[in-house]
Amino acid sequence: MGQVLLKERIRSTPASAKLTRRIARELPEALVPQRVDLPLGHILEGDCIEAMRRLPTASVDMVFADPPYNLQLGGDLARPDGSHVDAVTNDWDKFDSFAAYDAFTRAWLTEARRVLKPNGSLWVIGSYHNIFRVGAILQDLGFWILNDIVWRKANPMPNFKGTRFTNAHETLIWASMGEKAKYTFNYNAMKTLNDELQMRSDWVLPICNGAERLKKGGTKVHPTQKPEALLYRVMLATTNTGDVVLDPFFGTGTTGAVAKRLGRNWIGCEQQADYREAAMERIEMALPLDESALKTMQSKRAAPKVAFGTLVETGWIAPGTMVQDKKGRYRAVVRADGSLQVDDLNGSIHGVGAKLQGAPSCNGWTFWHLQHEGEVKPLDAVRQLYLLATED
Amino acid sequence: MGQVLLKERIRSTPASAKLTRRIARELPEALVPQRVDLPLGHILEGDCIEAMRRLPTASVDMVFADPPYNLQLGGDLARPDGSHVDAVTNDWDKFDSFAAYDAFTRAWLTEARRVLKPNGSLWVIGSYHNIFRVGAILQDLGFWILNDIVWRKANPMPNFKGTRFTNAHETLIWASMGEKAKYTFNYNAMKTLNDELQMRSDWVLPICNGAERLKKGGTKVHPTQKPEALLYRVMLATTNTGDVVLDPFFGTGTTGAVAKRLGRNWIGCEQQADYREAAMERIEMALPLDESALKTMQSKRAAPKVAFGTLVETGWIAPGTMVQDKKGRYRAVVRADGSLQVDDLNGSIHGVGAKLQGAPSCNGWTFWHLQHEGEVKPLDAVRQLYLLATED
DNA sequence: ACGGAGGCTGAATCCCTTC
DNA sequence: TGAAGGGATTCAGCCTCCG
Repeated sequence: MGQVLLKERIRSTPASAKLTRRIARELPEALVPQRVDLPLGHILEGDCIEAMRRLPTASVDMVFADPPYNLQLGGDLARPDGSHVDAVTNDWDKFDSFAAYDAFTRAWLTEARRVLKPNGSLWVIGSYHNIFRVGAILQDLGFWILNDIVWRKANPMPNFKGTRFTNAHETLIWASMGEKAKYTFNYNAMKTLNDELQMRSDWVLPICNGAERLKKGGTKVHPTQKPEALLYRVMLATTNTGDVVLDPFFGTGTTGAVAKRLGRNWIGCEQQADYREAAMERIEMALPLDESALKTMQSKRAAPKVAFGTLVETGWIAPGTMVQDKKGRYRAVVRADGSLQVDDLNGSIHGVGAKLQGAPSCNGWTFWHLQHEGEVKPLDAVRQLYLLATED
Repeated sequence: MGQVLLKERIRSTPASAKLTRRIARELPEALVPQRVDLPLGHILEGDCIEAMRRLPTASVDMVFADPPYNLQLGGDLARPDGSHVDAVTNDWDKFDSFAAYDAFTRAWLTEARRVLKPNGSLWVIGSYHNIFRVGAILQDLGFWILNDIVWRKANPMPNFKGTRFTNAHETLIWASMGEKAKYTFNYNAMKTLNDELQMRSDWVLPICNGAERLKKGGTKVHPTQKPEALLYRVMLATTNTGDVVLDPFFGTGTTGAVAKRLGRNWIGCEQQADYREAAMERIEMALPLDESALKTMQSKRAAPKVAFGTLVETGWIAPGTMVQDKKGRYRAVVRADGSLQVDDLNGSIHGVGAKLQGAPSCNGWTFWHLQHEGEVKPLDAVRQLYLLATED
């Protein structure tokens, strides 16, 4: 039912229909296994380093790896409403030291490198806890970084205590086997996916929740399940149909599910039996690609919102500038952080506007005005100019 | 002058009087060694590692560093001992150049760490060429990463050959001196700057061009001049007015220009004379903001505290008043000493709230509510009224 | 059936001062 | 120096429930 509703909601565009047709045309070849001695469509049990050792050298086209992040979390964390945050406390994410994590990283990357074809490529995802170590080590091993990609989360968890910036992204590294190595990059597919503009190194995608999130008895099966849209883009961009994709940290099989849907072959490694079971079941259920899924991964929720503060930072409105309402009844000074000050009252353009009028809310963009060359213009006019000047 | 203002802002209470005495006792030591021998507003010539060695230990509040991005751009990289690293293409030499870059990075980060105060913080900006090495090394040196920040460029250079994703971002690392170290974060200023939403780890800002870009004879003075908006956000977020900001790779002085505007002190290091000249000229032109514009939204943690008992003592809330949580599940009576009573349970507004909910902690100010003229208002609303009425 | 209110949750290195 | 305790702190999306 979810499928039907989704389909109905999504409109067919020429671009996505074209892409769907092309993928469908190419699918049949993909089904013919290329190498009889590869465990295609299987999840290898046990430690991924040991498991990869059983695979032949230079046999896979892409490795996608979502290794433990080594989060090093402290005590419990509660939301402002008192509820408990369900943290990643699994043993598989615990390491004694940076040195131990580095040794582990070097070991699995070394095997991944051996197993990759000369023209294959590597993807790794991580956060600031681990990604710098992973990046440095893979460079040391001879991989050549092609891009670092930022997954900007449309709906990240907030910073509940107000102690840092909201950790709103994760980083992926895409690397070839060496400086001179060839690699696959489907430039036009990416351009199509991005409304005929070059695909950039920052991708806005929602986190994995709702129906896509695997659950058992109401609780999530895996604490860090990745969204399929992320893997879609990765595979569509840097593999061809029929390619072999290896995921050494298979988890609940997002890589396998997307590979199946896109006509790629897959191999997984996973230690935990419950993850393996959930993954196999899920992959069996996975449907071939339809247009709705494609549309989902095109999600462009990065509305070009501009905060008033950005205009202050970028010099479009200087701190110290006087602003007023249209009739000049109220006047306020813009401060360095984009707040407004009127006597003892201060706050955002919206909050101060509301308080002065005694209203529950106020649109500061249209309420406050600037005097400019004899004219009185709403702040919104400045925002429009800024957007025009900085549009992609 | 800052001193006087500070004094005026602080109200005299027994607690603050005690604090004032303690500060007065500690001031002489604090003032003497640190400020007078710092070359504030100067650009130190020569190699930044040598230059930093001339600065006293634990003397600056922030280091902002925009180090050379890397190797493959050419032979302008020097080893820590000053010897020159040749541009190379062979595999073994590649390792050699990564090692040289690492040694250079370790050397300047070590000096930066020595010069930073225990509660200071470090910012480094880089791209995928160097940032993974920098990040791993600063972790090894004991810095504690607080956030990685993505500067998402609103108007990046396209990838002309269509061989990779458009490289549309750069990465900044923000780190404290250690896991337990304190640091400055102006949470409310950032939240205000971002239209009342928490500031996220992905910042959308335009690249530096137009009038801001320094040019001489029609060509840009520096190849990688950073936009002032970027430094503006960095400094507003993680320093206070009067702080000392050190930039070991000063270039054409974006850090200095923004520091001057925002009322921060600055020190730069720069090898090239033409950059130094352009920077000094530029900084002289920069206009400092006046004091009213410099004010930013204060955190509530720094606000004057009001004990609940004070509201009872002063008659704002009468002993015997019934309070309740928002939904009326819990009810309690206010006693004459400012404690709450529910059956056998009594204690502070926070403690009773926590115990009733079985929670580890509770903010009584927002948990407990009063019925007043048909409306249900949190105790915090009364506190706000009290503060307004008793303000200087 | 539809809309709004309210609940739940997500790779998180998540307080600070005083005694 | 560790324990105690005051009190500061959240955004988007999807779900269920109810009118």
